[in-house]
Amino acid sequence: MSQNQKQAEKKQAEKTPVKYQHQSVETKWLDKWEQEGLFQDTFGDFGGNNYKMKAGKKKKKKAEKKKAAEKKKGKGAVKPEDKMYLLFAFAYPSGSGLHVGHVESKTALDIMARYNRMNGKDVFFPVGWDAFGLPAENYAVKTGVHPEETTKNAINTFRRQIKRVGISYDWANEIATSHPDYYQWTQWLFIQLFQNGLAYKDIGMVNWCPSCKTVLANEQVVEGLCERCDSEVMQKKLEQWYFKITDYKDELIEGLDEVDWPEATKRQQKNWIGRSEGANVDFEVVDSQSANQGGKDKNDNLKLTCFTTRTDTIFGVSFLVISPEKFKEFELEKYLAKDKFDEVEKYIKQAFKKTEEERQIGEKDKTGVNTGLKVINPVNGEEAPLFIADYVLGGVGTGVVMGVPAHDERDWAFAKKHNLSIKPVIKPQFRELKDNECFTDYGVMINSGDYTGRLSLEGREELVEDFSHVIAKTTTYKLRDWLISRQRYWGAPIPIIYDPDGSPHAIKDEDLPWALPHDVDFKPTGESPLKSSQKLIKRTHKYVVENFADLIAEHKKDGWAQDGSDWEPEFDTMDTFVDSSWYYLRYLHSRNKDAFSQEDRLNNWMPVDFYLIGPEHIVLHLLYSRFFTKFLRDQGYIDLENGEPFAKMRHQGMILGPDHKKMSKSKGNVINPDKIVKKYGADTLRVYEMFIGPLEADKPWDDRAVQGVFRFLHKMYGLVQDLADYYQTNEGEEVKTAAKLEQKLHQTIRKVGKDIPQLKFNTAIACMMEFSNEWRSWLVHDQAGEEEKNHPGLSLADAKKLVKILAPFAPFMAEEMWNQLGEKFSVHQQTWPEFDADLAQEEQAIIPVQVNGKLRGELILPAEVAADRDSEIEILTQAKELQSVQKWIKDKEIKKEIFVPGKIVSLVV
RNA sequence: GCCUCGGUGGCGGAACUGGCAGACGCGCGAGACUUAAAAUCUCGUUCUCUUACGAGAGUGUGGGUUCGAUUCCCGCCCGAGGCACCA
Repeated sequence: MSQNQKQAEKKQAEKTPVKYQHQSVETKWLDKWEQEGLFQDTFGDFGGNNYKMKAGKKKKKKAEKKKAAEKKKGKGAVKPEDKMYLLFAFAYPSGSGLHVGHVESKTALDIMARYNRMNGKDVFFPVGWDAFGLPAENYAVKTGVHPEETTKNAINTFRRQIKRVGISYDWANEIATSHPDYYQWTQWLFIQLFQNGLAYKDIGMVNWCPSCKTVLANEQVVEGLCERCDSEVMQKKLEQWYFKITDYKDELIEGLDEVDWPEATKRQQKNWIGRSEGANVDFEVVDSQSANQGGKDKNDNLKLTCFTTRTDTIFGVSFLVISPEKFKEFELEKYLAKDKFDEVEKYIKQAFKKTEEERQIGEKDKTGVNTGLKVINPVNGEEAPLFIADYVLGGVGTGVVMGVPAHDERDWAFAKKHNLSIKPVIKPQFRELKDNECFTDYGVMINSGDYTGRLSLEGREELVEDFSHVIAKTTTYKLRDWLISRQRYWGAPIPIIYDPDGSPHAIKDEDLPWALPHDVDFKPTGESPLKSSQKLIKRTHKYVVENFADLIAEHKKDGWAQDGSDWEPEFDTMDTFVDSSWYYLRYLHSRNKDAFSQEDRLNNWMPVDFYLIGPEHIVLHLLYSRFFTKFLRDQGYIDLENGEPFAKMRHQGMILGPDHKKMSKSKGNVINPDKIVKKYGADTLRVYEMFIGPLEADKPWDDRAVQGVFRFLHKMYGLVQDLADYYQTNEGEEVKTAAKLEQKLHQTIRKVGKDIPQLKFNTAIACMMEFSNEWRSWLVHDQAGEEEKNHPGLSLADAKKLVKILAPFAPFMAEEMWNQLGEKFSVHQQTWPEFDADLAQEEQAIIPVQVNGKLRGELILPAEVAADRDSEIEILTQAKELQSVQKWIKDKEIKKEIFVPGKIVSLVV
C-alpha cells in the first residue's frame, strides 16, 4: 500500500467516527411528521390538506388545475392517471403484535407510496383492521376479557409498532371492522343482498367444527380439518344464511382476463369456480314405468340424467353408475329384483357410514354393486347394466355417470374389477390404440355408427344436435353459494328479525347499526352466544312494536302477540370474510354517516391500483371481494364496467426463520421487529427486509446480514455528514461532482427509479450500496491525486439527489440528512430527481471476444464505437490482433466472424 | 395423478430481448488500526489443477437448436404451493 493511500485512509478513519443515534433521530422525526400531519387526511375530510405536493411552479400550476377540477367534481376528484390507490390486505390485530412479515409488505407499499408521491401522483394509502374474529373470542372464553378490550389493545399495539417503522399510512382514515360505524355498512350490504334475492336462508349440510363449535365455509375446511384449529370437521344439518355468489360465476371467470394478477392466482380462482362444459344425457331405466303412476307407455320409463364432458365417447358406454344418495332420491329400490334388494341396501348403508372425506381420499378401490337394472343408451339403443357405487359423488354433476371404461381411468378400474366389457370408441389421431390401453385424450371416433371417423371435438357437437331430445349441452360448476352464518359472538350481527311465522324481515337502513349486544355469555355451546343476550331480545320486541305495528295488527287474527314478544332476532353473526371483502370501498370515505362510501370517490379512485396480499387469500378473499364489487356495480353504486376491484395484484412471500422454516412460537424462531428497531433502528429493519430478496419469494431471516445493511446506512450517513460539514465550513463554495461519481449517481437514479415500480427493491438497494462504495473508494484512493484536497466528491445539489432517492427506503435517516444539508422539511415532499441519460452513459464499452464460444480476450472501446455497426470491420480486425486471441486463431482458418454491436465479438475457427 | 411456481458459490441472492455467470450483502481468508478485543478500514474470495503465468469445469440432470444457452425446445430428477374418484 502506498504512503498516500495510508494517509488518506487514516484521514478517513479519523473523520468517520460519526455516530448516528438511530433511536433519538428516528423518534425526533416521528414526532415531527405526526405534528405536521404528513400524508394524513388525503381527502381533506378532517380539515387538513397535507397530501398536496409542496414543490416547484410546475407542480403548483398542476395543483391549481386540480383544485379547479375539484370544485367542479367535488373533493377528492383526480384524473385516473394521477391517482395511485395502494392497498395492503387488512391485518388481523392479533395479540402477539407486529410480525416481521407485516413489516416487509407494509414497507414495500410504503416505498411505492413515497416514490409515487415524489413523482407527483395523488397517493391514497389507507390502513385498517380486520378486527372481528375467533382469536379474540377464544381468548375471552379463556380469560373472560371482553373481545372489545382485547381488540382495542391489540390495535393500539399494532398502530404504535407500524408508526414506529415509518409507514406513511393515512391514519386519519383508519377503520376497524368491529366498530359500529363500519359494521353498520356491512349490515347495510347484507340487506342490499337480501332485498335483491342474493341473501337467502336454506337448510343444508354444513361443515361443523366440533371444537370451535361453529359452521365453516367449504373454503375454510382444509383436508377435512378446520382451518383454524385442525379438528376434524363434521357434517351437520342447519338452517343458515347464504350469499348467492353463484349468480356471478361466469363473470368471476371472465373478469380474470381483465386484471394484472399472477397467472397462478387466476388459475386457482378458475379451479375453484370449476366450470366444466359438457352435456346432460338421458338414459331410460328399462321396465321402470310401473312406478310412474298409470304410465303404460315405454316412454314413461324413468330417465336417469348423466353429466359428461365426453359426449364423443357415448358409444362406448358399457355401464351406468349412480351414487348411493341419488339412488335413494330416485327411489330406485322400488324396481329392484328381490334377490338384489338386500345386497344393494347393505351397500348403501355402508356408503353412508363413510364420510365424504373417506370417500374422496380413502382407498380408490372401486367398490360397487350391480343393481340388476338395465338402462338404454339413447344413441344406439344398447342395454347396459346400472351399478351403484360410492366413487360417484351425489353432489357432483347429476350424481349419475356413464361408464366408458375404454376412455376413463376410473371407469377402466371399475370395469376390470367387476368384469365389464370394454369397448374402445376413440383412437388417437396419428396412431393405433395399443392392447389394453385406456386412452383418455381426444382423438378420432371409431365403433360409433354414423359418427365413426369424425374427430372427437366435431362428433360431440354433432351428437348434441342430432340427439337434442336426449342430450342437452350443460355447464356445471364447483362453486357453491357462500355460507355466511356463524354461531359466534365476535362478528357483525345479521340484521334480521323473524316474525312468528318465521319469515325474515330486514332492519331498516336508518336503524343501523343493529348493534352487537354486550350482555353475552361467550362460552361456546353449539348455540349462538347472542341467544344469551336479554337486551337483544328486548330490543327486538321494542323494534317490532315501533316498526311493524301494521303487520302485527293485520295478523291479530292469527294470534300474533301485540307486544311483539313472539318475534325473534337472528342470533348468528356474519363470517368475518363479509367484513373484510368490501373495506377498500369504505376507505374512500371512511367516516361517511350517510353511505357506505362516496360516489365520486368510488368512481375516481377505484379500482385499487396495486394490491399486495398474502398467498393465503388467493381463493376466498378475492372471490368474495370481486363478488361484492360486481354486485354494487349492478346496483349502480360504482361506475366500474368490469366490476374488478383490484387492477394489479401481487403476493408477498414469507419471511422464514433463520432455520429456513416458517416462523412459529413453538419452533422458537420468531424474530421480533421491536427488538430489531431498538438495536438497529427502523431504517435498518426496512432496508434489510427489502434487501434480502425479491418481494414475492420466501426468504429466510439472517441476523448477521442485518449488520451489513446497518453498516451500509451508517456508511452513507457518515459520507453525507462529512459532505455537509465541508459545505458548512466552506460556505458558498461551489464544488463540481467528480466525473466518475457523477456518472454513477445518474446510473443509480435511473436504476432505482426503474426498479421501484417493478418491486425490485433488492436490486435498487444493491445499486445504492454500489454508489456508497464507489463514493468512499473515490475519497480514499482517487482523490489523493487531485489538487484540491478534502474534496467531498459530490456537489451539494447532487448530494441532495442522493438523499432523495434514499428517502423512500430509509425515511428517517434521509430526513436527518436532508436537514443536515440545510434543507427545509421535508425530504418526503420533494420531487424525485431526474437522471441525465448522457451523464449516465458509460464512456467505454468492454467488448468480449470469443473464439469457438469461449472467452479469450476483450476490447476496450469508446462506447459509441462499440455500439456502431459500421465499425464492424475495424473491431473485428482489432479483435483478431489481440494477443490472447492470436494464440487461439493463428495457423487456423477463420470460418465465421460475428460482431454484435455493443455486445460481443465471436470468432469460429 | 393433474395444474402452477421454482432448482445459480459456503449462505441470501444478481444477470436487459440469447451475448463477459456469480452484482450487492453475509460468511470466510489476509492485512491495517488497537496493550487486547469489539467496532472500523483495505485487499482477496465459484470449483479443480498450477508457485506463478495460465488451463479446464461450472447455473438440478440428459439431450437438442445456436457462433454463443442460467435464458429457447424435448425428456428426466428434486423441492414448494394448489387441486384431486369433478364424470
